[in-house]
Formats: sequence, C-alpha cells, structure tokens
Amino acid sequence: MTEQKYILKNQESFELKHIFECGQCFRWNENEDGSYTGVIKQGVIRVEKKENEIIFEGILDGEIQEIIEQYFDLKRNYDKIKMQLSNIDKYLKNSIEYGEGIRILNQDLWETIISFIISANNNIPRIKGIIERLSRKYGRKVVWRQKEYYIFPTSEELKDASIDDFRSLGLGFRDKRVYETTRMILEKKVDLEKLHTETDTIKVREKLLILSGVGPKVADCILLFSTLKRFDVFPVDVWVRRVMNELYIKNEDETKVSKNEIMKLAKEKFGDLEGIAQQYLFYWKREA
DNA sequence: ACCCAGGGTCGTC
DNA sequence: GACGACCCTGGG
Repeated sequence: MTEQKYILKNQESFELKHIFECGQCFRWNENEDGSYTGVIKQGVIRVEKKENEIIFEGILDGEIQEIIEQYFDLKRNYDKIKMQLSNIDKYLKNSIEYGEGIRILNQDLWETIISFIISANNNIPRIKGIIERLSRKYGRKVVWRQKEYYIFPTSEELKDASIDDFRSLGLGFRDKRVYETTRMILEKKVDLEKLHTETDTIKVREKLLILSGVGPKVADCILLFSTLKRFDVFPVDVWVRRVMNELYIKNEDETKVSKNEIMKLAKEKFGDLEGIAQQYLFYWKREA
C-alpha cells in the first residue's frame, strides 16, 4: 500500500454530497471540513472539492488515477445523460438540477451484494453501523495518518463466521442470508467473475436472484451500484414508490400502487437510462 | 411508554 | 399472487 495523491481539474458533474448521500454507498463519511473519507476495496481515500479542483489522497493498492477513474465512473459523459433525461419532463429536469453532481459509483461486486442484503427493511444509519462492525471484526486493518480503517471483508475472510457471529454484530434476521450467500459465493454456486462477462442484464439478474436475501429490489441495486453497472434497471423502494406516485401516478393511497406498474412506467418514460433517472428522483425526494 | 418506519425477502397459504 | 413475520434502532 502506498500513499498517493491525484488532482482532477474542471470535472463537471461531481458533487461530494450528491455522490455520497444518494444512498448508493455506505462507507463514506463526511469530515468536519466538508471533505469525505471512504474505505474501498483498494484502500482508504479522502476526497476534497476546492473550486474547480477535486483532490484525492489516500493509501492504496494500485495506481490512484486508475482506481479513481474506475470507481467514480469518470469515463462516462454525465452531461449527455442529464441532457437526455432533462428533455423528458419538468420533474426530471428539476430533480437533475437538484442532484446535478451525482455519479453512480462502480463498487466492488461482492461488497455491494452483502451491503444491500443488509439494507433490506433497514435504515441507513443502522446499515452503515452493521457494515462498519463487520469490517472491523473480519476485514483487513489499514492505518493512515494515525487512524485505523478496516477494508470490507472478502468472502474468504467470512468463511468461518457463523450465523450467531453475524447476529451478535446486529444483523438481525439478515444473519442467515449473509451466511448462506457467503457460502454460495465461496462454492461458486454463483460465480462473480462470470457475472461480469455476461452481457444480458436479465440473465445476470436471474443469477443474482439465486442468492439468499437477494430479491428484485436488492438485485437491481447491485446491478446499478456495482461494477456490473447497468442503467436498464429500476430499484423500487418506499421512496421511489412515493416519488413516482406523487409525480406521475397520483393514487390516493401510494401503498396500493403495484411495483410492476411503477417499473413499467419507468421503462416507458426513461428507457435504458431508467436506473440513473431513479437516482436523481430518489435523491431529490429524500433531500428536498 | 408506545408506536412506527426503515433503500425487502422469505415462507406459507 | 397476496400476506404476515422478521431483528433492531431512532424518532415522533
């Protein structure tokens, strides 16, 4: 691991708050000076935005520029995407203005799978706490600037953890799901390497659904927020149901709006960019 | 004190 | 296909 620094200049569509508070990640925390520090597979990174500069520094396995470009999806043209989506209607235009600096991260697939299994019927502070404790107990320790950080444990590092071990970390009823999914991945019942080479989103989704604790919503989050990076999915949770009903469906009782109806509408309206449209709408509804 | 909801999934009917 | 159960925690 080496300490490294990288500066990005004149980068459009990059706001720390928008990126880290739109619900896609759980291991980035704001510092007192407004910068953020996060733990990813390759190490620890601190990000700061100063005028037209974005400064990355940290201790990493691998070359920092390469890691940043991949993780923050820097090769993708978000201006073009936002333009296309803004033309669809005023609601989308408005929510994009609100979260104009969002980028959809390329997070480690294994970590994203376990994190979103933990997210089921849970709230964000608690999800973050569970993931932190899990990493502290089983993950690799990294010390940077006199502070300790813990990398998210690999499947190998969770090999000997029991259901009760997970329960004692506060996972609740998700203990069995994390345990079983870890086994299935270790045994390559679902081969994560192969998922990356499969082109058909429907097929990748089917494979993810085999995993314990992975239903339609969690599968879609994994497809969108991990290195699988599919935008032709539309995770429907309570917030998305709320915002879609409020803007388009206008049912008196939002709980009566079916998930299929929402997903069908999203595909019609947003097409193959529905995943990223979901993030702008989600962020706007939760923050505004 | 009490209730409710939170980026849902699973088992059962 | 619908329906309730499920750990736990923070907020009203």
